[in-house]
Amino acid sequence: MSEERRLDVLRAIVEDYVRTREPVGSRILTERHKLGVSPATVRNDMAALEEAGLIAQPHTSAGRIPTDKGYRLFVDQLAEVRPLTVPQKRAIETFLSEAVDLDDVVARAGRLIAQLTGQVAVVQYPSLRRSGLRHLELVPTAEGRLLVVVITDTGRVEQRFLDVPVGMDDGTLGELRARFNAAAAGHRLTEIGNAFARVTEAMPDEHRALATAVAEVVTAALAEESEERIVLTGQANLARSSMRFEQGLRPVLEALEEQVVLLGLLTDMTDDAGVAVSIGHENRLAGLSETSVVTSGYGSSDGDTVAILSSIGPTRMDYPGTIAAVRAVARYLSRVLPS
Amino acid sequence: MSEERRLDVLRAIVEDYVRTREPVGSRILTERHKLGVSPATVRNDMAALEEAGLIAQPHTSAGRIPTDKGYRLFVDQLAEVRPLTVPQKRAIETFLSEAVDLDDVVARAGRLIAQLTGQVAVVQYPSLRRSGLRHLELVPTAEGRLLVVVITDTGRVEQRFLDVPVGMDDGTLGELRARFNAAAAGHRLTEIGNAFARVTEAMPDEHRALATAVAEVVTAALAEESEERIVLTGQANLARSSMRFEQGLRPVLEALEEQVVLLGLLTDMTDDAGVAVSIGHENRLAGLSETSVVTSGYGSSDGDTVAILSSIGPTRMDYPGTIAAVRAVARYLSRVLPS
DNA sequence: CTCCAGCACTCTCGCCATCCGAGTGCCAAT
DNA sequence: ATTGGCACTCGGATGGCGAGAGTGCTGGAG
Repeated sequence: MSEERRLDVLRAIVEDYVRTREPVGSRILTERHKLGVSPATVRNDMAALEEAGLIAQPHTSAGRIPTDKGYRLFVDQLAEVRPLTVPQKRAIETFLSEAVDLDDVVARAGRLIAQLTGQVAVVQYPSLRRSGLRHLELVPTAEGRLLVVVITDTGRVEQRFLDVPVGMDDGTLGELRARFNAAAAGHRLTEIGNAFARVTEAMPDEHRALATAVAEVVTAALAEESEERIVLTGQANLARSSMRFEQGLRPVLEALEEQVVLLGLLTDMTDDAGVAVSIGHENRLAGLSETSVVTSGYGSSDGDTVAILSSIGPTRMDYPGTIAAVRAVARYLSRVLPS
Repeated sequence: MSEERRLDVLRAIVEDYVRTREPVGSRILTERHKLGVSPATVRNDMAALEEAGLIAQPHTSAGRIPTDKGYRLFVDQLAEVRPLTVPQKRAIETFLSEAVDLDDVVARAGRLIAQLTGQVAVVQYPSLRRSGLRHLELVPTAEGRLLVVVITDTGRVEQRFLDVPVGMDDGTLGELRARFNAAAAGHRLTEIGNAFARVTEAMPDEHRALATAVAEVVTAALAEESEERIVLTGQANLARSSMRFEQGLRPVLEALEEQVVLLGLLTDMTDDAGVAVSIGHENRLAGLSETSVVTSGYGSSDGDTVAILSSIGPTRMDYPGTIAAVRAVARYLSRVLPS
């Protein structure tokens, strides 16, 4: 009973099941893959694989399907990387480079992933924490309200309302804006706390309270992980016939709507080195127990990860294809992203 | 055969069908609603209603269900307004007023609608065209790329990348920014074209090309209806058992993903006077032929409509409740919105 | 020791026939 | 105009049956 052939059998089962979406039996297996052995032998291997918890049968007298553990082994050891075709790569590149602004870049990346993988794409906006500050803008709106706008060097814009004492005059505001900008220009967002402190100290007494409030709002806003935005694309793919979930779409859609939790999940599973895969029950979110998540960080050309993008589909997914797509888009995205 | 009772019957059918999601027959009808007549009489009325195309039977020997036309009549003439309870209103108000920025306001409005109606909420960001310009910002990013940021007085921010000749020096950029801002300050976005023209003319020759490019990008960006963003909330509601669509979720999800087309539909159906309803096949989008859309404009306190929000659900929906919810949220939203 | 052919056994799924009940339409009576 | 009665229709549920797919096991061959 060769160990190697047993893994061949597992690979064959995964590939066939992914393709046909039907439990695969020993006969079909020997017919479609040249394993060089008879169905009976395959059955023995299957028994061993089932014993090891890598495959299971939905009911007696049905073929086998891979378990989460089986998929895990497949992804880690058995899957062969299948790089995209050259036309595909070129399509990605041009499609991304046609974007007119950051929103558009993110939207296009999502559409690419959704289309290439036929699944749901999740794209996180470039994270504030890791970007630099480009400009700070203070805009009075209604009486007693101030709009604080932060522009980062990845082109992202963040806004906050702030209640201020009535009677603010435009001159003070202009001065405040000028000083803050001078202090913060070019610094990482995480470092501007000190710079701002110096500014507030230098302000005349009557305006110091306001200055402090602004500084606080800015740093607080930037510290708030929860404000990091994500975009979902291709949810319609969930309704395709190829995606029948045992429990129905409900839990999946609900999980996708909990954007904060979802983002947490993605952040946790992403390591800096390339693409990460989380399979079925490995996902903390109960609603995603029938799905697998493939994520990758992306960032500026220097390799820093500033955000995450991922593809979510049924555990029975085309792992090599999905991984290739996610990696490719992440790579080109990093290249296109402003500095 | 009194005309009035016939409408009572229609109303009863709609209400019962909405509640039970099952075709309703003559017997049940007389039991649950005190119509004061016998099932046989009701049957006669039903025959007439069916003749008029207001109700239909899925198959012989089943009860009747309203047609799109039947719902239309119900909405236009039969539905009684059912205002929200005071606690509900208060909840809306406080929940909206807790928002920290424009993104948050829009997100919260969506969540409110989704929760109150149990359906999908669509909220459009305040439209650029109808707002005023607050600030224009020019930010150099990568070599040869310029980020143009527009801030409106509704707190919305729009961004565009622009390719510029290399070798732009910061001084020129600063001057350009200052002049444009001076020219545009306080104007409606639709009027800044002229103001910008004067600025470009006044620029020294060597920078005029750049100035023109910027002006063009800004006006072009603002003219682009397609860039108007919408936010979807509560898609998980689509998977609830109460939402069985004949054709499945697929077409609905697909329609919701065509955000540009969807927004066009919403814009067309919204008139300035309050809540509008579009039922089933009345929707231009084929994917929404099994759904009804309830929309309302919202805007600043002075009554101008600057954007749209709506709720989308099955044609068999609780029209009075949905209408009340949409109207209430639109109203409070207008009140909370900056200036 | 590995592999394999054969065989008995077990389930699921699809099919068909049947039955039941809800609901209708029509008619004659009030 | 309304109503009670009645024959009729049809969809959906139920249950039995057979076919097919797949398994596990056993005993024999290389």
